[in-house]
Amino acid sequence: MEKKSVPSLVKDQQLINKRRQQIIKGAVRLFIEKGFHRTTTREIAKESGFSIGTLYEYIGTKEDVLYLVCDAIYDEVTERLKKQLHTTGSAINRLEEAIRAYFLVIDSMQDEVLVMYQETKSLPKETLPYVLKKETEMVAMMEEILADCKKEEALDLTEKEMKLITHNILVAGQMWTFRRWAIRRHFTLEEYINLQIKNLIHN
Amino acid sequence: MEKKSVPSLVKDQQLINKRRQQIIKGAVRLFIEKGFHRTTTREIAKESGFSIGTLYEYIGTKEDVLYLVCDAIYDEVTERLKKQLHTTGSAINRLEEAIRAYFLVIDSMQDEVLVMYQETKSLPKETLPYVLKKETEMVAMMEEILADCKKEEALDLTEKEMKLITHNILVAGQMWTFRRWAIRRHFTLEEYINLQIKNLIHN
Amino acid sequence: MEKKSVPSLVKDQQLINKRRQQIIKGAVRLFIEKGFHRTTTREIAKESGFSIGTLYEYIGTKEDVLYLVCDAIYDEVTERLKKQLHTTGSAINRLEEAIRAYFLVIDSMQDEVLVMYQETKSLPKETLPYVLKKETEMVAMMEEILADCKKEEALDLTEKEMKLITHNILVAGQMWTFRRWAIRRHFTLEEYINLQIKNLIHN
Amino acid sequence: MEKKSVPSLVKDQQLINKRRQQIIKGAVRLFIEKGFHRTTTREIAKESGFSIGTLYEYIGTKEDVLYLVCDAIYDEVTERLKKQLHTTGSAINRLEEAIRAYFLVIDSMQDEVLVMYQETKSLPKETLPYVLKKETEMVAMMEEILADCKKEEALDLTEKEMKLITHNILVAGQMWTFRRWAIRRHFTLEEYINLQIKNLIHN
DNA sequence: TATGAATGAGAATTCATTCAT
DNA sequence: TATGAATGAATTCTCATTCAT
Repeated sequence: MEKKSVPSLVKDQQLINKRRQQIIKGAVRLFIEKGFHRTTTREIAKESGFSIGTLYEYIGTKEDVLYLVCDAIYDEVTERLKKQLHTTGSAINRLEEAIRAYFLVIDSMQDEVLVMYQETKSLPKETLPYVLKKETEMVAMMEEILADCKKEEALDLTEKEMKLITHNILVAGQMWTFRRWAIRRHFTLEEYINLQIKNLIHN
Repeated sequence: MEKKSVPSLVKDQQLINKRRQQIIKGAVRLFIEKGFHRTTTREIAKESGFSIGTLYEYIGTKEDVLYLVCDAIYDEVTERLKKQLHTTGSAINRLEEAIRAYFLVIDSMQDEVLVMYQETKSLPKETLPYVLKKETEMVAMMEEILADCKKEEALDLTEKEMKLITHNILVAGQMWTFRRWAIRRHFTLEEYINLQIKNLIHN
Repeated sequence: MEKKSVPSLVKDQQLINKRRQQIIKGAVRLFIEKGFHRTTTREIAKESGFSIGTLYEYIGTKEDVLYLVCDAIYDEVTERLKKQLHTTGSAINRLEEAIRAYFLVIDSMQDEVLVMYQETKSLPKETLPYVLKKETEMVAMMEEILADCKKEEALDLTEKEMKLITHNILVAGQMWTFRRWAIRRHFTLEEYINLQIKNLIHN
Repeated sequence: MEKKSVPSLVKDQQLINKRRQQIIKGAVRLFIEKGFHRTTTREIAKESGFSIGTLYEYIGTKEDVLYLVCDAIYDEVTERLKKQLHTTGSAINRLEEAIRAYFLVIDSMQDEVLVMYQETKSLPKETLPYVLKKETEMVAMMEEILADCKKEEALDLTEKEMKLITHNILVAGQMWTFRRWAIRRHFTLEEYINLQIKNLIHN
């Protein structure tokens, strides 16, 4: 049970997937522009390229759209990140590259990531765990590499420190989106990445 | 131009202040519980202890309530923090105590702080600058102490590093609220504070 | 029972008169600008120079204000007209002068007259007769002069024709206000008066 | 640019027309009874035979209803009048018949016409010109026949006199509605028509 | 499956009126 | 008498959701 199942009146699973891709794409654009609450289902349907009736063939409630969106963004971030992860080299190098890759992915999807973080609180209660689980998976991914660093004695950290640094890494990535109004006045992405890496692990 | 003025039909400024305190108190409770968009003006009025008509004697729009709330929370955080700041002792000690004080304040107002960060995006466009300005002031407060550390040669940081660390400090505080679902499984507040201080500046 | 009595909580009749003059003056300005329905009692109070509470010391309902206004305007029109009426000379000359005087009075109070005619329908049911009575009095005034013309054999009219012409005269005056958007493109007041007199009685 | 377009969420133009007819019919009845301002949108919806939500599928604002109503009434008056206009015979005969026809149409639609004249001032600013234009067209229709009378030397009038008489004719028609409280005590419709015709043009 | 018209509960806001001071 | 804060019914308008075609 990886995903929460969103109800659909349609049988053809392929069609469902296709339509939901359309929905997600349309909705993300709108949520970025005006937020979840200020976006109407009519707008979502229109932006997705079909009628309001059709929209409701593929979702049960408006909140389902939000879940689909958050879920999809998480998937994409994780997916892209995984593709960038090195599997060879020293752990410390792999960590650095992982952080860099993560920040780059975040930057390339900044609007989406921002939406995801800002609207998480509006998710239907039952779906929240599914989304948090994805976060937890990302935490685990990073933590694993950190653990390798420890094993290779590149870093000397307690378990707790490892946990904390992992969260700090993830938050540092998110910061790049939700504090951009302040941060980008002072740093380019490259500068930001390099300085954060230095601060996070090289000290 | 410290504050955005919120329109009121009532003349007695003392009464305005008193009623707005009631509004803020009631609204915060509701926003914590269900968020800004899911809270109705009628609920705010009721929770504040008066009728819907009276509510609108003290605000112009529902969004004004959000501004009042965010503004008040920022004020209180800053206010409380200022009271805790030491003015004597080595800069590095003052920094550490400032961070600790900041985290403690955040913790004692976690729900309020969470609301503030989550709903900022719903603020009326014209008021956003007023709220961001407060953030900027907090950044400045921290930065000043960091600058002292540099002057006293307790920390060897470039300007950019100082900027970044300042933001990291503030975000680390906020993290304690918006990632509590993950963090508190692993750390007590004390542990969290100590580890973050260590990571942020002692390395 | 010349006037409908409007309820007041105040005893001093002199004060009542004074305050009501203020109310009428303020309200007329507002009704001209935005109409009765779009004017609030608060605005009326403010424009009259006192508080909403005080306003309600001198009227019972918002509609009372409309009655006071319509009544006052009628009074003024009649009053001014009466002052201009000649009592000597041939009836036909007196008629012509009466019409001229009437049109001039209307022109000098065009906004007020327009308000009166446009808002009459919003008058409280019980007061409508009082206002219509004033109209009827004006009709009577004109009719009397017309009757004199007949007696002096300057005009050869049946009773019905006399009635009709009287109404036509009054309406021709009102027309100058409610059709000004069309009429004033083509006529100056003088032209209008002269042509209407010619059409109304010299044929 | 014959008509101001009123926004609708519905696509089927036929349906829009049908529903708007329902709206107009329902609204006219209510406006006659209680005026525009005292009629609520819910009442309009109910009287039209559908829900408040459906009403707003076919209009944007309450004021749009007023525009639809005024526009429709004007259309019907003009339409009916045109059907009655003779195209043969002497100009003076055609004029007389036009006036008669106009008065008869007005009489048969007296409530509607009254509403139209009384509520015109509440029309949204942008739509006023559209409605006045219709008035102007009616003026033009009458003026043309009067011009024919002049050409045929049945009437000896200056340009200005023609203009004025045209307006007098139209106003005499409206009078029949807005002064009915006074006029009908004295005249039957037939009497009124005949006397006005005599006064307006046979002198 | 797709469509889009219909629905109506619910939301924000207004404003005439009251009443304690 | 004068004030103005308090009230809450009433109003316009929105929008998620349904359902007949």
